Amino acid sequence: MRRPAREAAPPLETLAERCRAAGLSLTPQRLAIFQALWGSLDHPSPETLYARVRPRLPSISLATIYKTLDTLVELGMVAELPSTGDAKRYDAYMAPHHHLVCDVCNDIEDFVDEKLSALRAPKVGGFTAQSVSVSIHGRCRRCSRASA
Amino acid sequence: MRRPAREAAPPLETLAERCRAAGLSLTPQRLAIFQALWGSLDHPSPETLYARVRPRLPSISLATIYKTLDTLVELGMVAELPSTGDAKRYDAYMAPHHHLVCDVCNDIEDFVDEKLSALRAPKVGGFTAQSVSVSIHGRCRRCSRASA
DNA sequence: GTAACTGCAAAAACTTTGCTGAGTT
DNA sequence: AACTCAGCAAAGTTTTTGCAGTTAC
Repeated sequence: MRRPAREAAPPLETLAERCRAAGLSLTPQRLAIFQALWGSLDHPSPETLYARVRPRLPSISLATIYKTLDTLVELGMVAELPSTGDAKRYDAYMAPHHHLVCDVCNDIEDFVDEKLSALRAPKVGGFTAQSVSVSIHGRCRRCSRASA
Repeated sequence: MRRPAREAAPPLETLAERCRAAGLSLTPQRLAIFQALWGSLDHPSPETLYARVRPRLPSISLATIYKTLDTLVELGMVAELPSTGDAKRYDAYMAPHHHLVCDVCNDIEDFVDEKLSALRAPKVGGFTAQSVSVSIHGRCRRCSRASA
């Protein structure tokens, strides 16, 4: 099951709490970037996020996007995804879930599956496992159609 | 089970065949880079690979490392791994397997597990699944020890 | 009012490209 | 001899950093 768009309001109270706890201000930029990321289903790069936030905050700079993403990662509100292309990719959806990765256009979609979520990390000597993440590679709907 | 170091000789005949089939020369650089990657268990970045190949080919350039990695990926001899961090990461081990990712030092180790390899992609509307890859995140032996 | 933050510009890090002489077949 | 290739240097991207004025609390 794909994650439904905006299944819930973004956890803004959590963001506010964590900022406060860390002695950080809750600036309009942080708010806007977090909300834009929460509202995106495609796990945007910093550049893409910049484009999406600009209409709301026209004077924002790309450097702020980068710094803010680092901050949000440190606050545990956002995750950097492993990816192959040229730019970093981010996800604001922190509940356990997996990913559908399109090998053609590099799009990444969230994906929830109970069986996969039930996977436990096998024991491996020396390595301390914390989480298991599954990526399903293939072609997204659009690229499947395009190549047919 | 971790992949044993150098469990087999690097598939050099395959490399030679594929080069020939594609009309490419089997140059000393391509050979050295492929062998260095095969012999590495840590999925090095281009820069790291550069350092490892230099003793053997002191005049090689970083640009050649990049170009050759692209070529090897096109030949299907090497894969670019999804990763966080600043540089690309490569793997010469093409048999199906999974990865142990250290969230502290970003090291990536190969990992073979029959149960995980038996995983089949669940059906998802529109998405054409091709393969399933599992990453186990946590702390590698060294970083586990360091933080204890 | 104080500490933290943004935006700018410059720099650093990473990767790609164009060219020329050298190597492969 | 024809074609491909490596190495160099320059350019292109992506990301980080330092600083001065501004904003959040």
